[in-house]
Amino acid sequence: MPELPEVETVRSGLAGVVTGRTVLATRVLHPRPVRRHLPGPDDFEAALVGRTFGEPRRRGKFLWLPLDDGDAVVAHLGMSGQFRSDVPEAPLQPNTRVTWDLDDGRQLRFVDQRMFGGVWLSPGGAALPSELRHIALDPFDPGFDPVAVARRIVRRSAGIKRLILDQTLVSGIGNIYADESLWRARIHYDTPGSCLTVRRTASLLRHGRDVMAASLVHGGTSFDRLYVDVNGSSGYHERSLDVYGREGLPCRRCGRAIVREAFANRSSYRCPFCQPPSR
DNA sequence: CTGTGGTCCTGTATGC
DNA sequence: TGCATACAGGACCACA
Repeated sequence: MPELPEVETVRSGLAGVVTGRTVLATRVLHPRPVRRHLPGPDDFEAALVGRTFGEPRRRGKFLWLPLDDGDAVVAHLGMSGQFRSDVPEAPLQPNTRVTWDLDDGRQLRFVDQRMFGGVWLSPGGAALPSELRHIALDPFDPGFDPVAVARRIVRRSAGIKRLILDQTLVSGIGNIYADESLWRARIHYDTPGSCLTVRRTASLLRHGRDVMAASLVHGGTSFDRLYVDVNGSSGYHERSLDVYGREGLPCRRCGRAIVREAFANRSSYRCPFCQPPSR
């Protein structure tokens, strides 16, 4: 579930935990979350000892923790990843996959039930890990240009939802905020990009930025800064979402029942009146 | 290059 | 009650 607002909440929480801290020891408890560390789990455990973290950074849904020698630890939360800070003596949370003992006596833990997420070392990745070069700027990036992205989108024939979920066009948007953005912009998810104007598409992207910014405010106030609820559809989302997960409930604009439809092995929610099929 | 659909994971919910 | 199946979905990859 974690999309840009949740990942940014984790990033800012991590900043207070790891910045300036030196690693004393790393433990890999399950090999899968370090699968993208090609030298293997043993190498990952040994590689970080004695190295110091800088301030965590983010692009889209990817995080990276710069190291003082120019390398970086890259992290992705996948569906269910969490970072937790605790004392080493505290019992491990279920599904704890990797731990780092830090030089202030705290222990950083990567917890991930479904293991779609992971962590790995990126040589020379402090400024921007090479593995993230194909990831586009996200709508919070000062360099993000909605019109430029819109121009690329309207040249494509795929459905608009698939396009805004394409992290090489715009990053940070996942299934929930895609539906929320499309609802705000009154666009059907399967409208071909080529059937949209640059103006309308740029507006959609600005809606995406706005809805994620509004969610980020909730994430920063009602949650522990290091805690992201695994049950993404519960908690504050129920109050703040307009369309996602609201099958059968009245559209907040027109009152018609929200419908849920299968889309690329997942669900899409839309208002049948505000977001009719194109053509 | 572009579009499409499959795959990886496990806990929870639902159905027979 | 118990077992099987569906579902959640971000990133990546194979294939046409």
